[in-house]
Amino acid sequence: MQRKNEARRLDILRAAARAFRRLGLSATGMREIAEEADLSPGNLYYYFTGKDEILLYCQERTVDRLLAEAARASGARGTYADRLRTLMSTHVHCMLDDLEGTTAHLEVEGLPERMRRGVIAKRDAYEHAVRDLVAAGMKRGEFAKGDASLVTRAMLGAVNWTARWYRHGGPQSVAEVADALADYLVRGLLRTTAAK
Amino acid sequence: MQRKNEARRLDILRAAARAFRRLGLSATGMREIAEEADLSPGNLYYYFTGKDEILLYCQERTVDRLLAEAARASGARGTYADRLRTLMSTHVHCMLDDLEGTTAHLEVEGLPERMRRGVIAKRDAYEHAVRDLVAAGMKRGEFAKGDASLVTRAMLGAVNWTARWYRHGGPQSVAEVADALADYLVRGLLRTTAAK
DNA sequence: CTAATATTTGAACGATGGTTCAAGTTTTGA
DNA sequence: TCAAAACTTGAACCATCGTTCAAATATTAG
Repeated sequence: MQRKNEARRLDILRAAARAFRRLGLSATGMREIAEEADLSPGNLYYYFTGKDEILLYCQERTVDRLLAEAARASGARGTYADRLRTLMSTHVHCMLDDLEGTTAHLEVEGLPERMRRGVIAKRDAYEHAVRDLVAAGMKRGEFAKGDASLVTRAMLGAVNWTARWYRHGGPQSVAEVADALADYLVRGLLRTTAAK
Repeated sequence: MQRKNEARRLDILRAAARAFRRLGLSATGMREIAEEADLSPGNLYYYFTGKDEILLYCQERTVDRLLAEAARASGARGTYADRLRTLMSTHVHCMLDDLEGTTAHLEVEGLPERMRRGVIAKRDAYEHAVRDLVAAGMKRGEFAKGDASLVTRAMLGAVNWTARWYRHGGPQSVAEVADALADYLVRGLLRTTAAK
């Protein structure tokens, strides 16, 4: 059955994502992915053409999710501050959540040039969407004027970095981190008059 | 002569750092380091016990530099905002400067457990120093109250991330990026009253 | 039940990358 | 000047990792 095959592929991708998250990209080989997915190494090649394809699908899954969230934020109502806050918070969730969390899109170097292109294009589109929110907020006067591109990269760096230090089971939940972080990042954008 | 040997080791380390920066950690092997340093692969083992040691020294050089800067910031005069700004700006310079810039400390996973410990300890000490500045500024009322630890990680994420996107020869200089970034990051800390 | 098809395996292949080493070359010190 | 020490090399060794493949097993269709 086609359905069965498709489902199995997804299972394997999820297992691979788990392995990548647990062991790191460079330390995760076909053998580790196979073990995490409960099948033999050779069997992986029945479902995928190779490691590159597995990694590619993992990265696209993640970046597609981010892109969808960015599109939602772009079309949403409310202040730019609110929309940016929820987008950044969601970004953190996308990476850290137990079930589907992935940091795959951060390690594009693991892909051969040819496959990289698509992921990078989507990643750029996401960054572009965030920057547009920042720039629009500046133009509208909601945010202080500044280098929207640079600030966007700063924000993305901060949220992506959570993958490096956040540990599940620690004192603070993903939601707490996500909200507090988004709050700080947007606070640096707001037009303000310094307190005495 | 001992002096000569010592100098050669430093030359090799600098060459290795260049190679790491140019090719990325995973794509840089002993053969690449050897070529960049103008000697044969086997000869590297006369100066170092192996790749791990080279990487270890590279990372320690970087993190030692950061630690020294943090110590200076801790002991300096001026507002916490000013001191944090210059520290973050210097951090960016440490990573991106043409001559000695290194992103080695970002890839600790490349080291075996045993060697990792020391680097991680120093990296934590650096983070601790930054957090102390943030916390002190909060306590003094210069900064808004908040989760000093989280904010510190956000700042470090943003500055470390520059290594991923900054390209030499682009429109903006390292100094411009460093200053603008530091400015944004500290602005998010300041006690402010929202503008109407 | 049986043949065709889909799935799975375990061993082996080839390339890559860290490392070793015996043999050379250069430098040093008396 | 000459022997000992310091340095350098290139080839080969070995482990790892992505990958292939022929054979075995499970599933499906008639």
